[in-house]
Amino acid sequence: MAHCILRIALDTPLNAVFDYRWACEPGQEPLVGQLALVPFARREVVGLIVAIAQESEVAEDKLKDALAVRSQLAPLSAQWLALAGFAADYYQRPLGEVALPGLPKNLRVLTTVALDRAIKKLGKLEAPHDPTPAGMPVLNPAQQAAADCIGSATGFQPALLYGVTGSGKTEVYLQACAQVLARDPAAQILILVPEINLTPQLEGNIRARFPGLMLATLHSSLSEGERMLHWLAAHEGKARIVLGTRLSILASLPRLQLIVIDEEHDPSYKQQEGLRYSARDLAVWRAWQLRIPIVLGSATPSLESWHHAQSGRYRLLELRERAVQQAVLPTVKLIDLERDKPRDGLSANLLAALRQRMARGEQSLLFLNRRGYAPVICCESCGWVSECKRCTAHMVLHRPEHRLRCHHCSLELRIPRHCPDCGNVDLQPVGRGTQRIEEALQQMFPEARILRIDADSTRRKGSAQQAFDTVHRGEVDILIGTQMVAKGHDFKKLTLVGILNPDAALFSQDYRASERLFAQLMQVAGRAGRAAQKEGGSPSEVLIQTRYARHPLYGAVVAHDFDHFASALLAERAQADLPPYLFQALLRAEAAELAVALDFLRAARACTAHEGITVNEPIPMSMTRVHNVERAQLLVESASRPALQAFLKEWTAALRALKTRVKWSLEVDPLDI
DNA sequence: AGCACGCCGACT
DNA sequence: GTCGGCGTGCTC
Repeated sequence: MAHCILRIALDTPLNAVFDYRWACEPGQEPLVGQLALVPFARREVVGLIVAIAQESEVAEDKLKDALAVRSQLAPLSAQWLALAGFAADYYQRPLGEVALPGLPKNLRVLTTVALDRAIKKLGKLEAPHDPTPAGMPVLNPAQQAAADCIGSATGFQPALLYGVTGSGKTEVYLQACAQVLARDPAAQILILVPEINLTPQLEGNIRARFPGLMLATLHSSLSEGERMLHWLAAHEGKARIVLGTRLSILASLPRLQLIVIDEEHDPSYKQQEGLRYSARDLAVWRAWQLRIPIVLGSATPSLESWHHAQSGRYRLLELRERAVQQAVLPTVKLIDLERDKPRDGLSANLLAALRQRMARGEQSLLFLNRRGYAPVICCESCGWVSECKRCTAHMVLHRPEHRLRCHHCSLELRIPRHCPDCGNVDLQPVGRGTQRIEEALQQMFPEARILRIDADSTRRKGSAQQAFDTVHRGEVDILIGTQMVAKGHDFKKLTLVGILNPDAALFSQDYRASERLFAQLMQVAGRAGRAAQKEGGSPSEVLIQTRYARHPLYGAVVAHDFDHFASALLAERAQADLPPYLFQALLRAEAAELAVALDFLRAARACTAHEGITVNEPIPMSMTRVHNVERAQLLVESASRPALQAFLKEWTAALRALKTRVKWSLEVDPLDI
């Protein structure tokens, strides 16, 4: 029988595609974009057909036969392959490592039973195709203008939708979707959100608005069966709206006509392990490739996007007022800790405000981005501190659990009774975490119903949701929380937000820290209820405890003035030659010995030179050791993205040729340096 | 990255 | 005597 050659990308770090023989008559060849099961070394894996050929360069005796082609699945489109190809090139990874992990696991196993089952199930499902929206509320003029601008855009047209919390961004997205769907009844829309659990309302809103369309969600807490089904629904064009987290940027959407990225500044759009891609950046590329509109929404846009909006590359759409009722922005006030000396971390002003809320039967939220009881314990007589023996970090005191815990390697110890160095029994907790604040508050307000929500209090599955429900039912007076409470939830009875210890970020080495802090403060402030004000109550209040009350960042938060703050930051970035005026990549190395990692980076630095590229000195990472692994890094910079890209391509090839035993990885556009 | 082969230490 | 530690070699 005649045969052809299948050129197949596999999920392996080897930077190559692999040729396989496949018996078939001419004209009956499989299609590019189909999946195939092939033998690879001593195992069998599923790969992606990227080309069909008649001949192979590979020696005849090395060629193996492909075992099966997954012909029941329609091939991935050329556009999807181009997207994966772009991501692979841009992030300097083999195509297979980008394309395959984005597919449902059930597509990549030896058997096809799960795939067949999903196809059958979906085939029986009558997909509704009525794009008529239900219950469209009337928009204010700014919202309407924004929705029209997005909805009527043709071709590649990125828009930055800039609007404070409560300004009605969601409604703009939904009405823009309606317009796109009205124009093309078969259109698909991709809506990206940072974390789906935090926006359960959005899913409900979309379903309610488009009752005649299938919505598919794609996120990490789906079961494999659900993921397969939802992915397939998108791939077949049956799911018309796909709502998902960053991984869904690689979903197959043959009729994609609009991309929405909500909270575009959110760091969780950046994958932080493996292939470190930015879903937001890939989304913009995908929109460009397909010549479709994309909208990036935020109350505190990333400086990258803000910069594009200022330069005219993105269209700036502004929502200046809160659209919800007659609601006003919360009043933000600073509490100067130099004047109002805190007791147990809580200033008199904040305590008074808490008391007032208690008296009125309203809820308060205290935000402290530090879990545990105290970040470290120390010996008062010899200066010993609780350090992790595996990491360059302190062991955090978790008092209720009677443990010292490393938050980086999860090493746990019992709390020592006395100092391991000098025997002194007076070991003092230093600093404050959520547990300690909870304890202090319980003593000061014995009658208050206090609830702490952090990663420790919500370990059990479903307990976070339970905790949030308790708050929503009004069974909590004071809520203490970390990051976890900062996003998504709109607490109706909450009228006070206290922010306990934000100063550290002001003086961080990380130049992005202030950008993130601003976004976080605005986001937490947005948790304060909008309902209480309707009844003529006083507006919600945000109190920020700080030792640097005159810092311009806080001034901007008080004034709700992102524009000027962002412009000032951009000016600083331009002056200091930092992103978005400069493009970066980071080479990281890990080894048992720090010197080995640094030696590798020095060798990497020596192995090539390029004009217009700055390759900095290797340095140990700020947290040098994690779980007994020493880490170092090397920063590469260029004023030109194409120049950097060209350099990286050559450089990674040279690094692979070094055949080092050091574990290394390259990150393009790193967020944390 | 897997995965198997291969060659040296502490256990029933 | 074996179970298993991880070095290293290979992947069309």
